[in-house]
Amino acid sequence: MKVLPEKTVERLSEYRRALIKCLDSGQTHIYSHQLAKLLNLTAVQVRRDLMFIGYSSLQRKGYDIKALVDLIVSILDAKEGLNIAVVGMGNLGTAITSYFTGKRSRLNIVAVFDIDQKTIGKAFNGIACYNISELKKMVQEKNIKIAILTVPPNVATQTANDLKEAGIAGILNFTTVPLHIGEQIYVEDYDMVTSIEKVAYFVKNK
Amino acid sequence: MKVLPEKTVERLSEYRRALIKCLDSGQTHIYSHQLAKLLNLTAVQVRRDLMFIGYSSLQRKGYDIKALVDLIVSILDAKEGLNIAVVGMGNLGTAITSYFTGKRSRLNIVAVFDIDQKTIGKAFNGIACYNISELKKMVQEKNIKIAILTVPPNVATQTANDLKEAGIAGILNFTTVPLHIGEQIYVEDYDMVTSIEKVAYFVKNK
DNA sequence: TAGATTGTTAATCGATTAACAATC
DNA sequence: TAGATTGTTAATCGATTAACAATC
Repeated sequence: MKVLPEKTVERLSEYRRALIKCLDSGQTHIYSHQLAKLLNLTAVQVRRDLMFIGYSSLQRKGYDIKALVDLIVSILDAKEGLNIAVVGMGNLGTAITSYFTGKRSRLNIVAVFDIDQKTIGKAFNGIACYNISELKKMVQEKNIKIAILTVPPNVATQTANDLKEAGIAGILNFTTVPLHIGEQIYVEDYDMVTSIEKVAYFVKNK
Repeated sequence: MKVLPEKTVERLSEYRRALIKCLDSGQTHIYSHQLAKLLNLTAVQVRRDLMFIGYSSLQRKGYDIKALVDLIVSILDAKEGLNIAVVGMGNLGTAITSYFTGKRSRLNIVAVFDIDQKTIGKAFNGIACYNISELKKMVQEKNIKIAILTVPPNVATQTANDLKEAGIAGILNFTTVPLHIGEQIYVEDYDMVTSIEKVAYFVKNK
């Protein structure tokens, strides 16, 4: 299949969660306008996304939720699962780690890293914290593909380079520092400060 | 001035931070291509954004950083500052609160809220934690305009309604629950799960 | 059937990029 | 001047929405 548009990928992730909820409550089929309403979207948008992933309902009785979830799983998830590291165990890193663990999913946090001797060796939700100097070793040993970067800004660039060096394939960057590490690594940035400033601006001007 | 495009607003927030860093290091002027490089953008993009906000350099000697920062401040910030509440003091709420406080800025977290009796009354970075039942009272008393929503999913909808009821103008929603609260309130969603699933997909397919 | 739903094409909207004249 | 930089228009790209024929 062709690579999907970014926005469609984002919505697939949201569809999946909403659909699983429906399944849990015993629902078996869902109309495009119902799914749309759950996520504040339009029905056309839903149908267009499903077109992209080649799913169709055959009858006009709504989509088979189970089948649709399975299709989304096959698109989003790697068959063998994907191993993740959290790098930087300050407040945010700790919050993210506890947020993700326990969720049954094919995305697994398998190691966390810090530089502080007081933090190294501790367990976070049962996951051992290693010294950042062991990054390369652990990435290879545990087959880690993605890093969640939650270090302080002053070491962000250096740590990103270490991650590149270690052979990571993707980074979710929560630092406010733009990373310049080339095309081979997929980087998704999230900047809390920008987010809140955006809300502030549109509250003022809309 | 007309309302700016979303993406331009986001970048203005990033420009500001990058430019302040430049100022701190003694730089007074900056070319569009230099600023672009700092943020992994193109020079045209920078110039187009500045066109939107009506800034021009007069000479071809780069932009006056100080003047540009002042202009961005006047666009993004409310003159009197903006008061913010964090609602839900779990790991994420705590992390966000400590992340924001201490930063000198016109965005101030002035209250935090929880439902847990063990948490209520505690101080987070010097900010008192109130019972969610006092939301409306405190929002009025402290003139709170924006809420950062970090409650567990099962109470997200109810809490969002409480926030609406309390007269909040904007919400930064960190729960995975889509909010249906109408047009009057500006809602910005951030979904960590979607973000990481997106990275996973593009690592696999790009 | 009539009404609701779907899949898809065409049109529109928003954002980025290419192109280039004007300026220092 | 010649080269670098800027501001802006036109073209392109990506995403959403409108329109509608086909289906149950």
